Amino acid sequence: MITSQPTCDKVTLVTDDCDRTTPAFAPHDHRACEARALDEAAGRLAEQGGRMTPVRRRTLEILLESHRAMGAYEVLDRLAAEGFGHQPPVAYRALDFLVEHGLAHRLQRLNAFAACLHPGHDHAPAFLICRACDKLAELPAAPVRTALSNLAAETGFAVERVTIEALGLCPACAEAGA
Amino acid sequence: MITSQPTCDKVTLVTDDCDRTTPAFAPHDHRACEARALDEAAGRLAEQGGRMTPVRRRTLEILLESHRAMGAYEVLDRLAAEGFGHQPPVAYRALDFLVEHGLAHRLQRLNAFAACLHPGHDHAPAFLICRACDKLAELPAAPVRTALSNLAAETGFAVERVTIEALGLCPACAEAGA
DNA sequence: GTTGACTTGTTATCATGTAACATGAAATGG
DNA sequence: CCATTTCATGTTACATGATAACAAGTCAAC
Repeated sequence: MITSQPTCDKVTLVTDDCDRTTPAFAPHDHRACEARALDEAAGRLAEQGGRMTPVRRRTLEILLESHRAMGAYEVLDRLAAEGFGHQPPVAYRALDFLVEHGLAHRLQRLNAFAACLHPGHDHAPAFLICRACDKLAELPAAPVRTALSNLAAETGFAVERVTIEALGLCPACAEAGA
Repeated sequence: MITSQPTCDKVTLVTDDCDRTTPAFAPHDHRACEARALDEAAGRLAEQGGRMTPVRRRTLEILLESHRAMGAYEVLDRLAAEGFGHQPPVAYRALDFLVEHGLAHRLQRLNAFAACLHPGHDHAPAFLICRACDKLAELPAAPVRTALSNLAAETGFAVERVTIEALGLCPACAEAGA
């Protein structure tokens, strides 16, 4: 079954889902990917008591349109073009809200934001950032984090939050570059 | 043997060195710590063909004065006060040079820079950042990095550079806070 | 239907980072 | 020793990222 996938240029073949074992770099049904994330987001907010308002929903949708990280001002431009406020706090507030509720991530390395692709379970993933195409994948990082916490504990340091971000080449770009 | 340690407020007891197994949080002879880093830096530059100019040396010294990360503009103020240029590129160029040559690190999470305390061997350490006192320690992260690279390899992603930064409480601040 | 909490919008400002160009010092090579 | 080239330093100007403080609108709850 083949369908067109206007928002995700890497998609050529439709697979059945976009689950934890399918990284963002692999071809997948990005529409389903988006829909699922939005769906899980709604569920998560219901639990936590957060309100999914128009700006916030639209912000999440904008992030979800690609597997990329976007700068706050890039998001702001999109929001402004659609009739929302034109000032930085509009974007930052929506983005911060999404991050706080686990629906988006902040990429320290890029000073940018990306939609979380599997909200619904509390996680602090590692990120793989392709330096050629800017695409982004989340990786379960629990083992890496505990390894680090153990090392740190030897020095008496109590780890609270860990940032793990890898820069490199995704399969497609590695092939293209070689 | 007790001596005064004007630049490192945590130091009360002088130990013989500041080696790989002594994290920045532990009391140590910070003067020796500085001297050794400067020394190793010179050696490393000789190998690589980089030139240690006045601005660069001074920038490194400024970073070395504390086990903290400093913002580029904070460094710039210090440089400007000492007769160097007053414009941002002065600081950024010196800092970028130091980072490129492995003499300093950039802390993504803080948008700040810190001197590398053990240059001379190529390393991409993990960082422990105390959220209370802002002090900073480097941790050998080879095992953590390889764990991540292996995970990433399963997706076909080729990791090139990894950022690992942990935010938390150092022993002293944990005790003080509790 | 008014209170109170929250959301959205604004203005203004600050912090961080870079592009582009001019000048000056140091190594290279005749 | 001087000319050439390369690299370093300095500048102006600007781009990007982020937040404080305040005004006005929305919405649920009582």
